[in-house]
Amino acid sequence: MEASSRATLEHVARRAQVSRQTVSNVLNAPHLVRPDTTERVRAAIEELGYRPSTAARQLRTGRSHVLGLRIEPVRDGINGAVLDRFLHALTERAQSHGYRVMLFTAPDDEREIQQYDELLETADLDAFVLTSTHHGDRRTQWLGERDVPFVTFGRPWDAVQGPAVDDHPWVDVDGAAGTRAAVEHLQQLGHHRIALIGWPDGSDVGADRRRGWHDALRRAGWAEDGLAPLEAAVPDGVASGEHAARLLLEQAEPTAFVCASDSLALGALAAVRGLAAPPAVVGFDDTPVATALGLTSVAQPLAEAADRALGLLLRRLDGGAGPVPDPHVLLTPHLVVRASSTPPPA
Amino acid sequence: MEASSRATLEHVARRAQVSRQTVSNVLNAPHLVRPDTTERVRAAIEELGYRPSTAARQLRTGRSHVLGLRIEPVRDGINGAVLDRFLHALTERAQSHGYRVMLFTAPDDEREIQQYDELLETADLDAFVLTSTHHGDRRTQWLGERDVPFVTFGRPWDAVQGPAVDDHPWVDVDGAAGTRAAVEHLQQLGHHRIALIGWPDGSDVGADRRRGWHDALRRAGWAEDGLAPLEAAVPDGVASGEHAARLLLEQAEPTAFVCASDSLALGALAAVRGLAAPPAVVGFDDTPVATALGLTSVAQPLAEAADRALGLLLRRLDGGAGPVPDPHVLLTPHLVVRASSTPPPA
DNA sequence: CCTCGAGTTTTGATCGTTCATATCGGCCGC
DNA sequence: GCGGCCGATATGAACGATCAAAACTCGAGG
Repeated sequence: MEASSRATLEHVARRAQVSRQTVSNVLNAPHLVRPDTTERVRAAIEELGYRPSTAARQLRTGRSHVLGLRIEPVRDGINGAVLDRFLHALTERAQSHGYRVMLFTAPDDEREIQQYDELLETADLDAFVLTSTHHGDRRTQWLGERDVPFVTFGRPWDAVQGPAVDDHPWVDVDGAAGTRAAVEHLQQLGHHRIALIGWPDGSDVGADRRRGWHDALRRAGWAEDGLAPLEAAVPDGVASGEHAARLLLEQAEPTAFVCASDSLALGALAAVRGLAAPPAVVGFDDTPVATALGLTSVAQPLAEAADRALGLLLRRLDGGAGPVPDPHVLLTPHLVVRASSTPPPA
Repeated sequence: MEASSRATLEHVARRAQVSRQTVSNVLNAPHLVRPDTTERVRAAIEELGYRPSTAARQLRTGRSHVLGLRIEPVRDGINGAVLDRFLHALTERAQSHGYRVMLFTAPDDEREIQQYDELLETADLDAFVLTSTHHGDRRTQWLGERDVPFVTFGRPWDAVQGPAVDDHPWVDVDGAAGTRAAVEHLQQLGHHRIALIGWPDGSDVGADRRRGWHDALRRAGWAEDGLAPLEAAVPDGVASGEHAARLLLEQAEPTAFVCASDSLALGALAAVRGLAAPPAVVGFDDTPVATALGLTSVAQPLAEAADRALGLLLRRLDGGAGPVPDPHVLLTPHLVVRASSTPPPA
């Protein structure tokens, strides 16, 4: 029943009494083949369990149907799960569209570019998915110059400069909308003094998340200088979050904390534990810790992000002729409310 | 300086005034080539920036230098980080040995086998790395029958049956040694009543981790029936961990908890918080939450596991002629001591 | 001087596909 | 009845590497 070695086009062709090319056409250009022939070929393919060799196809066409993704060294930890989920969704979606995801590592951007170069030359990767875009990112320019298809998960953060430099497809999650939703949720609960524990200047993502908090409070009538004492900017981490929370409590007596990450929120939780009227705490990224500890947190729609990112790539790769959708996708996160966002004391 | 299109063997050959085959030999069988020729060819390769095409090589040799790994849907969450770290280490090591890691997904084992089939036929993957081995695992048999190289991260858990059925290379972490170390650490602190929060029967990993606790206490002179009230078996999760801890506290007044996972440990931590003399808690897997919360936990040497797994594969793939090392590697985890393992009340 | 053989290099075929082009058979129009 | 065309299928070459075997080089040995 099963041939010992793999079936090839040639085998199928002989079985179906047609030529190689006709078999190939059945698979790649069915409209060129007469229905009854198609049927015969299909049957032969089925019987022989034929599967095309990607190596041969790639050699001829120059397309590998493989996407490259850099997997980063495990970061601080808590937030690592974000990329993990994105990766899974991406792999799944790609697979259902006939693409595979190939991993590589690089200690820094420069080395990552080296890997692009190597992967393109040796493995003919069709495209790349970049994560963790940042200020002054050289990778996008490199890929752009060489006309390599790619999407980034993350906006291009560089200030708009020159004529559409660095205009590439991207997908991102609207951080400001996330923190804004957090603030509004707290306001609805009756909170007024809502503090922010954010990251220091220099983080674009941090600035984005800060903006949502800032805007929501301004909209509620807070003056600029009333906001300052309600804000802390510290490096990511549980300990620094705890420290910041304590300081803010002394300084400004907030009744709630909005944090730029679950790590910081975790610290804040530790700081407020045991207080007579513990302030509410909201985190960001909805990591497993949040679930575990009942921390209200802003959840990124990672599966959708992966889906849209792939969509943008496929349009470029498989040349969808249809209406070109906006190549800049900004998704809105949603708040997952749990026990940590309590109403203020009456 | 740079050619517009990719350089091929032919180009290099012309530049170095030799034949294709000689260039190929310089790369794959240097001992066949005279030193001065080698030098000339090397220079040409350098100047043209030549990189061999993996597609062409694969077509001819049938080897892709790609390893397949199934990436699982995100589990409960907290413990997901374990595979994440393994994956990163594996990718890195593979890369440094000229291999790449390709991902795929599958909702269950049956579908995973289907993917093997497809990947082997279409993409000619060289080997697979399996994770989450379990009782009655059909995947290893399928691969074994077809003589496909693979390693598992996880022991074959099936009872030894028949003549060496299912004898394949594997790498695993000694869970019993981990819990044993946890118990001994607690004993050194002065604890005697050390409870276990484990998983229900049916989990091989769970049974393994239980064994370490059991052995250590038996060694310390506990009778079998004295052990029972000190043990709980509940599904993984923070809530069930908390519940189990409370029950055990009432039942047997332990002064310390050893847990089969960080999730359970997290629950235990919640249960003991606020007690006058809070029992010590030790988790398992040293996930980011443990770091964040100061939870003493058993850490798996994941980078080493990836390293050894790859080593076993490469021996099979690249046919190292050297001494065959034991194809069954059991690594010893180590305890990361943090604030949660306090001494018992005096 | 010729043969032999080890060491080195070259030549031709091949892996499994797709591209470009050729061929075949029938139908149309004049 | 014949050229032209179109739809369907077939043929040969090419992608870029490696394998198998031939061919060349050169010094040793008879």
